[in-house]
Amino acid sequence: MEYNFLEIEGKWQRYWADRGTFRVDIDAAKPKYYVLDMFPYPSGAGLHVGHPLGYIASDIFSRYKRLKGFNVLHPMGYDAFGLPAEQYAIQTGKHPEATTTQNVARYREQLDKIGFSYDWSREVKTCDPAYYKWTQWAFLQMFNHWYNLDTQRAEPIAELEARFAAEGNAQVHAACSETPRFSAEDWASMDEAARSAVLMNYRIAYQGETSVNWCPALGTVLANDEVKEGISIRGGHPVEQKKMKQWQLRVSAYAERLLTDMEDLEWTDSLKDMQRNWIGRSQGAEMIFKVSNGSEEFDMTIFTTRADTVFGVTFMVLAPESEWVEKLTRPEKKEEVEAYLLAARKKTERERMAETRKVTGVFTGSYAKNPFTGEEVPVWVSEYVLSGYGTGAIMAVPAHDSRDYAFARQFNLPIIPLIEGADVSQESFDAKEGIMCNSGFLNGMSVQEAIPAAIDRVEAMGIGQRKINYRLRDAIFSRQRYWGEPFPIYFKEGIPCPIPVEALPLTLPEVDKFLPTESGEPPLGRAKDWTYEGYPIEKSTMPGFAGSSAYYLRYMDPHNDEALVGREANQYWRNVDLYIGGTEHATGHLIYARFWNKFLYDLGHVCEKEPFRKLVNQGMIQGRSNFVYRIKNTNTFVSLGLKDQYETTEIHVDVNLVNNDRLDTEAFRAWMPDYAEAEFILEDGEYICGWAVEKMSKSMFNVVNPDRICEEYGADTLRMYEMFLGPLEQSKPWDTKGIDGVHRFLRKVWKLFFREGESLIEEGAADKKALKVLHKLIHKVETDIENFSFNTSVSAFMIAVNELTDLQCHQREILEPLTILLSPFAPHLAEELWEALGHSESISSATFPTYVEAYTVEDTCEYPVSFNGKMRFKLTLSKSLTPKEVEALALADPNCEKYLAGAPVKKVIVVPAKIINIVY
RNA sequence: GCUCUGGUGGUGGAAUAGGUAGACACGCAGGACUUAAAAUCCUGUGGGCAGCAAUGCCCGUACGGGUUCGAUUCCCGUCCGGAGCACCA
Repeated sequence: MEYNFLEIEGKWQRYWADRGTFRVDIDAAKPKYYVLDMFPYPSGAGLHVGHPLGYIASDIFSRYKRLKGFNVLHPMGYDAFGLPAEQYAIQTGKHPEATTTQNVARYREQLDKIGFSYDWSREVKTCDPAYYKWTQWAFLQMFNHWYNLDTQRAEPIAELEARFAAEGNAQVHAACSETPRFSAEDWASMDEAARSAVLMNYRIAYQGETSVNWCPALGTVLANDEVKEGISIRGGHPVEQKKMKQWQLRVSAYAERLLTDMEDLEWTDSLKDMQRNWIGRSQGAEMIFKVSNGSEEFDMTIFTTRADTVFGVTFMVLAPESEWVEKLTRPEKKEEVEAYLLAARKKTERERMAETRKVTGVFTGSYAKNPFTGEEVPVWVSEYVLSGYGTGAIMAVPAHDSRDYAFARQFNLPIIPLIEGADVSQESFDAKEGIMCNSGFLNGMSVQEAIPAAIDRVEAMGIGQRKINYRLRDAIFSRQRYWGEPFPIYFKEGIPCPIPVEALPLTLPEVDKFLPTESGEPPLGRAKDWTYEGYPIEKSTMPGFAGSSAYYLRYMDPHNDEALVGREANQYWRNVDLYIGGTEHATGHLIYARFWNKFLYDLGHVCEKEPFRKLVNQGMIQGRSNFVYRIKNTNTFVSLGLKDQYETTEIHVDVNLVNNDRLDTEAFRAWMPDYAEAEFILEDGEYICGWAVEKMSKSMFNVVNPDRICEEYGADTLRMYEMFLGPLEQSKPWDTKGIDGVHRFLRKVWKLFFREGESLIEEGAADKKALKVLHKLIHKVETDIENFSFNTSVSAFMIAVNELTDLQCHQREILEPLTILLSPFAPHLAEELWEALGHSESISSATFPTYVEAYTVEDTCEYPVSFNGKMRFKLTLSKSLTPKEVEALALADPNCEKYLAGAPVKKVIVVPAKIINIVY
């Protein structure tokens, strides 16, 4: 009987499913451990061999933790709302739900083949009404709360209303959109619509006019993290800026907490860095400049981090979208300015980026007064100032800011250096170092002293104060699409009102087509009777990140109909101990989920401040593409080594037609009709293909399907090989040819247990050498798993099994712990061997073996001896010797005499148990 | 431009509180078994030089310096790759 992996794997997968081996429940007697994978979007293409990498790692860790006595929550589900299913629906008319259901089934089938230890009874799908009920519920909570800066938490909007009625809004410190001041009397005199408009400025989920990323091809707005280089991430369509009224989440209110709470998380520095970067905290000051357009004078506020450079302000710049532009444009400049604004508006985000280096701008004709010097400086308008950051207006200090410098050079504006010795003839001096000059009362101070001193003066003069700005913007939360969660909001005489929680879920209606309506409304505009109590319901849907922001909470208590997560379940499972997924979510999902969690924490619905304690980012598995070389204008293909003799075109060839870079020429001819008559120029009788590492994708014909690997080699081989490929965090190419080594290893394990169908398992005491091999392995595997160094673990297994094979070791005393060690990696094989060892329970209820150091310590140790740092010979001596004794024995060794050859010895260095270095 | 990463054989990668670089695996070469192939097993495999040989010597962890008896590992500089942010005042 050979190692029949197909039979074994089928058998144990059925066993696990039938017995519900991996179902977990709250068990107060055991410590909990929550291992989570980032759930997949079930795409039509199915899984390729790169997708399960993280899942395998998390599964190994889950199984390991179970063996260590933890009650492990390890669930899986699907991020099932999203654009691809909808785009497909537009093309084919097939309902996204049907497509999604089909894809989910396919994913499940593929996942099951790999033998994961998920508790499938906890599966969630974000498009399931029973699930998105809680997404809608969370939205309503955000709608009904505001962020109080005094208490630094979300509080009920009803309390805010009471405060408005009692005292107006002057004393309310909230994270809010700009709202004019009003008194209690003003509030009393407002009608319902006016009050609603005011409250909207305070809600955490609010509707507001803002500049958004509009994607005409997709017909929807997108969040910042869904756009990259002016192109939509899904679909790759151009994106432009447009002012629109949209639902938004006030994520910016949580900026500081998102930043500080990150400190205690076990995330990689680079990921924390990305989040810090995205949040973009910057400390500075707001400062008022008096500006005049000749007829009227205004107070204009700007933000700066370099208050120390006020003496070098030689002009001011407004963002084209700034409301100040209109106020400050002089009649004689009107035409010029408007032409500039029009040109700026017409540009897409992408064009703006392409022109980053081009300096453009226009003078408004107005002047601002420097509050420190009283000097008048011109006010310009330029694209390089962003409307969304700070106040959309800046003071320009060309000597010490490279962007201002470029602008000043372009338009011949003066440049005044403020730091001693700074040469600004060629470029600006941006560094925050040096001694101030030309700066009145700041002269002689270092920059570090001058910044606070300048702000102190600004505050004393009553023209500004310290201010912290964040780059993090509020998340745009509505999408003009069909396949997403409907908003539980209806409009009563135009006033947005929440649909009561009892009426949730508000299920997605049927539509005849998945396209916008003729009048340009989102697809939900097509739904018949899309109303609540006769009033129209919001027609946008929620974005992809809505459903993925709290799914880890739902897994704790997936069938609870009363709450997103019940108190008991939440108190027990608390938060995710280990989260595995890709870095691509660093600035999207991982920010939103943290925000969502913090909001629910403020409301007392969850007991932990942070959702994900430890985070591991698995690398991408890239494809390894193969190429053939066609001689130009022929149907003849030349082998890699000879291609330079011809003029050739490189063509991707399906990696499944290639074995070890040798092309199966017959299969190639059969592959596509174009190649049926192909001729080949071979070398050594073979066609050698070129290769390159690229993204795994259909168009490059380098996709390897895990199903195929499972059929040919088995899931256990796949699991171990994926781990063996290299460090988990690192990106690396998939190359099927290396898989044999791992497969051979598993067969060797099999051979320790069976020969020709007969069990080899022996009772009785094992050899000392075998015990040493085993205990070294226990130690190595344990530390490796704890450090997520799975690749070196696999190597350690290989070495150990080779040694045990050489020792002809078949004792239960060795084989039993070995099987347990192996079970997280190759669970099917381990179960089979465990059964052969006479156990009737699943190996997942076994206990991880304990490492006994005594079995592995050596009583001797090697002392390499070096002369002047050069290693010459080794001594094997007792471990218990003192450095002095080792030194004496080393000098007495005949080799030493030989090498020293009478040279005078200056000193002998003994590094404990390692090297003796003799200097002469 | 800024931030973060990384650079080791033909390939994937081992080894860093500084201590025999290249574990393990793939590939390749040779051998055993076989009528043959597959499978399996064994041996060799960084480069160079010397030797019939066992073996010995030299060079090697992107490049150039530094610290050290000793550097793939620590420090400084340069080059190249990958990721993220990108006019954030």
